[in-house]
Amino acid sequence: MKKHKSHSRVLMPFKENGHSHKKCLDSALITAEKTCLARGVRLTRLRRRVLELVWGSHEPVKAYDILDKLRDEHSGSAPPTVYRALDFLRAEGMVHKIESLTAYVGCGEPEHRHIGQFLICRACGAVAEMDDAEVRELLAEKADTLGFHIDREMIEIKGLCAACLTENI
Amino acid sequence: MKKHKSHSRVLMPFKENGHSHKKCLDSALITAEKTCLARGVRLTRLRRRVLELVWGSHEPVKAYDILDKLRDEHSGSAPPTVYRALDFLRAEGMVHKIESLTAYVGCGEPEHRHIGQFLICRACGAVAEMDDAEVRELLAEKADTLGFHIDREMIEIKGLCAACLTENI
DNA sequence: ACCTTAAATGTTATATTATAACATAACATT
DNA sequence: AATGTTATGTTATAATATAACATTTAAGGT
Repeated sequence: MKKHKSHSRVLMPFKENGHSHKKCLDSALITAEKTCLARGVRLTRLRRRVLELVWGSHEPVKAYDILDKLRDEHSGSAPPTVYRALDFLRAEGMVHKIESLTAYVGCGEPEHRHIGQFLICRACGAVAEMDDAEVRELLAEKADTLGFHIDREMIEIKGLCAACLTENI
Repeated sequence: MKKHKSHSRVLMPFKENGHSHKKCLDSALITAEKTCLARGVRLTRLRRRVLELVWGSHEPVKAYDILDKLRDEHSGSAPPTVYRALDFLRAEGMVHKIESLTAYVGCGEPEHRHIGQFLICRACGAVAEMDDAEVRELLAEKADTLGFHIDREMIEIKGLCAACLTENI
């Protein structure tokens, strides 16, 4: 079995000028639907709606902000409504939790399960996701020298994105 | 100015057989006292006590567990008592917050400020801290290709430590 | 179509984590 | 001792998350 060279991939880039978020959102929803269908799991209306709300922007969204919107639409919504949907979406890799912000962000590539590396702009709040094999390999190597076996990594990097760097001179 | 080769350093290793935690704790407290003195900041009795409680083990400690112990000793303790002490200790680099566990752990090397990479054993709960320049450099490089400027990284890795790997065969 | 079962959602209550806001006490300097 | 600053006390509440049980909805077999 040939192992292809591992690339640095950007799953969800920072939005550029002219970013059509409507298209971005639509495509995320379509991918989610296809992926759920293929996996035989159910993207119910509620789950779809929560995913839509998470994808409302490229900024991480708080669970209770989602809840507020759900309540506007359906008075029976309560914290478990949101957390169950988020649990499902996270389990299916469609949403990631940004631990350092206790907030949730859509995943740009849910088809194959992974946990990426997040770049969080402290100025505009946007989050980009990388899935870099070199980083993963280096960490595995380092952990290995301590005899540690990695199951799961969480990498959240804060700083300034290119656009905000330019603006703030 | 000569730039020395960057090494992978383990600030706080996983405890080995025969680990004397008393010595470990004492040395952490002495280092903290020295460091605070040198910096002209005050390691008050309360702050020292909170640091001691955080250093009670190599497992991350929850804020409200610290609070419970403080209340045993002094009825006037309340959430702000703990969080203020933790804020101070974190600002001085003596304690790190493990975001993915919302828990706090002592830093093995508070003299110079840094944020390390944490290895968290899912079996025994212990946390080790690395401060690996290669990892930092690689991430900086990757971020740079996206035009992103890093301020601060959070790296939390979950898995099995050497001891638990052996035990669980 | 009907029944059964499993999965999803509704509902109420509560646990856990963290901060706001203002009062008082301790400490350091003059 | 008077003063300003830093630390702590105190009360209240905000923000995040889960437990436990009831009801509804969907899926698969007959």
